[in-house]
Amino acid sequence: MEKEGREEIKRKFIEFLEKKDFRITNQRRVIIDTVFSTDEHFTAEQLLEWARKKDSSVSRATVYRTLPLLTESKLVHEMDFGKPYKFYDPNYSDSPNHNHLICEDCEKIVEFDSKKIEAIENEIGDKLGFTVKSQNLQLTASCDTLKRNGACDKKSCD
Amino acid sequence: MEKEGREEIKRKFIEFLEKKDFRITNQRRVIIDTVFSTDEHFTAEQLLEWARKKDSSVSRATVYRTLPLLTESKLVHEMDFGKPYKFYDPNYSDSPNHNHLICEDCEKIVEFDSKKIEAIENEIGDKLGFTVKSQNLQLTASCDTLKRNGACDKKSCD
DNA sequence: TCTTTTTTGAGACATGGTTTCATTAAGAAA
DNA sequence: TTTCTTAATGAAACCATGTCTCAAAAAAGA
Repeated sequence: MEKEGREEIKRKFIEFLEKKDFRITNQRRVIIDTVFSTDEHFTAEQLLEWARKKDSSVSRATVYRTLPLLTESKLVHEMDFGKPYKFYDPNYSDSPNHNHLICEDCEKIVEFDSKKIEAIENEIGDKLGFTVKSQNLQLTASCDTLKRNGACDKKSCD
Repeated sequence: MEKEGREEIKRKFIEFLEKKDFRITNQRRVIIDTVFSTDEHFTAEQLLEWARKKDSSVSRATVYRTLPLLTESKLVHEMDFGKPYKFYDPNYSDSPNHNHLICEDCEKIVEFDSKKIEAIENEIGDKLGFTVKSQNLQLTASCDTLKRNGACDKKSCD
């Protein structure tokens, strides 16, 4: 998939703010510029530090207030790896895959999607009396060299 | 699978401590008794509260020091649901089901099995060129519907 | 411009967890 | 049983991430 231009993504977020009648402030602009000028995953504290280099007036509170807007807009993805802080992925809009397969032999990590599994998850949730909001699936696997010749690179497996 | 007796599990943990030349103290005994006298998933703070009811001298530090021993011994499983605190499962040794649904409203945790999902996971593994060895699926959900019917109080969905 | 309302920064506060250190108590040895 | 050594302990300070409050600043509209 073609990578979306950064200006395009920023524009989308501005639109998101406008749609919600939120104001386009200088601080928010600095934070957006910072978020979408990196390809790396980052933490809230890192973002604060980077944003402050551009504009020292940006406060911790504003960063922590803006991050939920970014995740709500689906342009940034929040990730939890069991550490006491979260990671954010600014490239989320091109990869909506939440599922990971980790090979215990070669440590390769493959992301994948499965509409079928999602459907079953919703069924199970309903049966138990809940509405499923999000999911996190990790498979531990072993690579089979014979199979690997025909290994699938597609990110959607259905 | 037959559920292992609680005394048996406690004995295993004592053995684990002995093997590591750790002392069997009163506080550790109280904590073990508490952990293995519940079927529920619990947090560190809950465990502290429960243990203190049995012996008010048990300190937060000792609880937090004992939990890593319990998880290292594989008799208790640590789980991370993206909340700022962790959950612990005292029934880990007899339940091979690693699928959990956690309600973000009442924090109830439900374990479940799904042969269908397992089958799809294996299919996907094959397609990607791997053999799936184990899996870990976590659903975050909401019990809003139950609440609307007055069936679910905060902190307890039952 | 003036007015209204959102957003802001600073810092207090909350929470989950870790570390320090003087004291206590296991467990081994005598 | 008493003594000795050393691990384990409780209390409280501490830390890190994150949230909340509130007066002041700044956007957007009239």
